[in-house]
Amino acid sequence: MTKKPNTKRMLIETASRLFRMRGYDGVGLNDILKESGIPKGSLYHYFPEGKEGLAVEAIRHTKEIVVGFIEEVFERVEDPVKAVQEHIYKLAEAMRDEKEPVGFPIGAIASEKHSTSEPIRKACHLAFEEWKEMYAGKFLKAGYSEKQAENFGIIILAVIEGGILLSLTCKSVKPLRVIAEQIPMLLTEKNE
Amino acid sequence: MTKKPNTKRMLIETASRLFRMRGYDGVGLNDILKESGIPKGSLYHYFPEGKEGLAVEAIRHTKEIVVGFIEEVFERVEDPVKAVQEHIYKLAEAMRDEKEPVGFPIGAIASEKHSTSEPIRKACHLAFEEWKEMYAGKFLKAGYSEKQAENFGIIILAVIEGGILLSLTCKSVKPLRVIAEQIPMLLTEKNE
DNA sequence: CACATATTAAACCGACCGGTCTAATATAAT
DNA sequence: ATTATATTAGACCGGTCGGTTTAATATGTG
Repeated sequence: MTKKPNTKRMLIETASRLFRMRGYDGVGLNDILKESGIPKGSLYHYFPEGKEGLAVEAIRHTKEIVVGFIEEVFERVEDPVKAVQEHIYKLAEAMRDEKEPVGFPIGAIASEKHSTSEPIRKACHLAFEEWKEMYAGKFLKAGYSEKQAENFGIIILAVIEGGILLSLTCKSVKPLRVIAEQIPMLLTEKNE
Repeated sequence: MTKKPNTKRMLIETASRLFRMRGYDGVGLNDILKESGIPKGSLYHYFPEGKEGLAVEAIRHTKEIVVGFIEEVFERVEDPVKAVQEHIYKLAEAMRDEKEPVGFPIGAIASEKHSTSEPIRKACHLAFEEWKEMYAGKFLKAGYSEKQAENFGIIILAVIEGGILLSLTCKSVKPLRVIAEQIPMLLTEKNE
């Protein structure tokens, strides 16, 4: 009971990959089906709510991938500023290599569907919240005030999402690299 | 010769508004036509390249709107940090009021189409470049080094684009407001 | 006026969309 | 073996998509 639905997993993984590359409307059900070699009947067996339901689970899956990506660095690097910086450098690297597609992980879907599908909007919101809390938590644990940690979480998330968008649009990871490079300057409370 | 094509303008303005609200695939030609009351024949008369050509001009139009939005503040506020801060506050206000739709001005289209339409990708890239140069120019004129001004331009643009995306996704302008509030801290070169 | 051109009008097209349906088939429990 | 159930298979549906076509109609110019 607990082990088999390989088909469902494959569907979610394929959808996750395609959605973060081409957004929601940019990916047809048939694209997902063809790429995964799964028949349409199976899709509607596992996802009676169709494309929207699949998308919601794909978003959750993408969220988890990113969570793991953040965790790996945060466990390795103690200083929160350095950890965030390394995280962004690693992101830039991943986008350059393209060994596996990064895309605009949640952003593409969020920007398309936030106003037309509540389930999808909520799923994206949840992902953003979780990532933000991870960033904030890192600063909190390092002794920053709750307020400051929360603010940093928002700023880091925003600058990363914006940086990915810029990098995709100009077909260069330079924006992300500049952002990573400037992180220590950005995340320093000034003392006048 | 120079005055009449009201129809073309109307098409561009309507497309600009709809695209920044719902992205590219989220808006059908028929939506634009119905909303502007213009027949399909006219669209293909003015835009023989169809939807893609119209989108490119709509992006240019959106770009110009934002340019004016930035200029207004930058002419009024001399200090670059304060000017950027006020710019973001104004943006948050505009999104809250919704007296006229803001959406995710270029981001929605860019994130959807960057990988599938070169003309659109280039148009978005151009818009981002121009905005970035405006930000950088403000700091350059205030005496910042060329390098620092350029870096600030990228960061400001990224944090704004990211902030808009977050605000749309959580249906609250709080992220943008936090970002605005933190701008002076972000854009201060630290002295250890 | 005649004539060329710019613009409007909408019926129409094939392609593809997400979604449904029914039947066949594999799998598991009894 | 006999059920019951989970899964596969893909033909099929109505609707909408962007785009094309052809004819009518303004509009401007000599």
